Amino acid sequence: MSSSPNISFVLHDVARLLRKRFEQRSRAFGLTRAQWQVLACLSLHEGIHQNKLADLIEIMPITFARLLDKMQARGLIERRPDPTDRRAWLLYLTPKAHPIIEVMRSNGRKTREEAFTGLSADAQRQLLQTLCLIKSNLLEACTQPAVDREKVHV
Amino acid sequence: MSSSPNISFVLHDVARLLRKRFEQRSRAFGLTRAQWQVLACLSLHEGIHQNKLADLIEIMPITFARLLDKMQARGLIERRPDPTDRRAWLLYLTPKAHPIIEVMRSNGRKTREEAFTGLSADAQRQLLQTLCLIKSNLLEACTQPAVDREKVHV
DNA sequence: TGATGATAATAAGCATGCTCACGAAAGTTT
DNA sequence: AAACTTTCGTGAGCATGCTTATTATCATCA
Repeated sequence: MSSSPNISFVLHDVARLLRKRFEQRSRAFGLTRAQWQVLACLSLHEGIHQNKLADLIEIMPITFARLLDKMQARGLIERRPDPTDRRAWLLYLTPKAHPIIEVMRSNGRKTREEAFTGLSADAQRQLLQTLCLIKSNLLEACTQPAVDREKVHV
Repeated sequence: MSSSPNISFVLHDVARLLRKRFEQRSRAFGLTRAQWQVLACLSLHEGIHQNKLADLIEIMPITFARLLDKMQARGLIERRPDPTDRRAWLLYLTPKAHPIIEVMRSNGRKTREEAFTGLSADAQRQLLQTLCLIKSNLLEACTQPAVDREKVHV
């Protein structure tokens, strides 16, 4: 471990530091990484169902519901009832959100520039591709019971 | 974004899913990823100062203090006073921790195997190297004020 | 020595993840 | 239509991260 750090721990550290640095930049606007992700994704899918957007972002519906509560309280998003399903909400950006999205996009770009200094465009493409593979492996794995494979005979 | 997902978001997702999957496996032992990291690191540095270990793991001292509170309550670690500095603690594993470390090491290995399916050894080495570079970029960046570089003249 | 500043640990408070549980509404089957 | 199942949203409660602030102790310097 001292000779070669564990790749999972490093990955976790990088994610944490990316978040921390992004939020250092964005503190003036009071927007967090998670909220920015919602705005970015919603701006591409206005009018989407709440549960569909939670699916897209791949977080638990309850986690998402609380995120939305805060963003709604800050006047960034709007929940409108779905006329065809009284359980569901449709999500919209407010006019107030649009200029903030521009600033956040720029903050994200700057943070990535800092993080990826010294990485060639090719290395970045490679990294993205690798991460996407790992993510799909994990999404698959997480749906399966976590038991020793040796003990299971499927 | 739809054509090419943002690399920071994917990285964040992978970290989250790694944690989730590891904790699915470890739930029976009630140990979390963060606690496992502490045990793993402490097993290489028994008798270390609390603040030095927080430095090694690179989390805020207060975050670490609360982690240790829980682990101490569960009888996994021990805080002994530093005879030369009445403010400080020295950290030790309890006998109870040692067998758990073995199980957790195995859980980590299994989780990594699931996550890295389809990745060549070379691609894994490459990934680790890239992540380490990004991490050091971010550690450096986080110590600097987060302002627009255009506005600064150093 | 006595004041000043740095450091170790912790407190308070917030955000974001999770699991588990629940009520209301919708869909399906009998 | 009635009963069962599924789905949507959320409540409660916990863990881990952060920032900011506080207390106790140590170290340094006048």
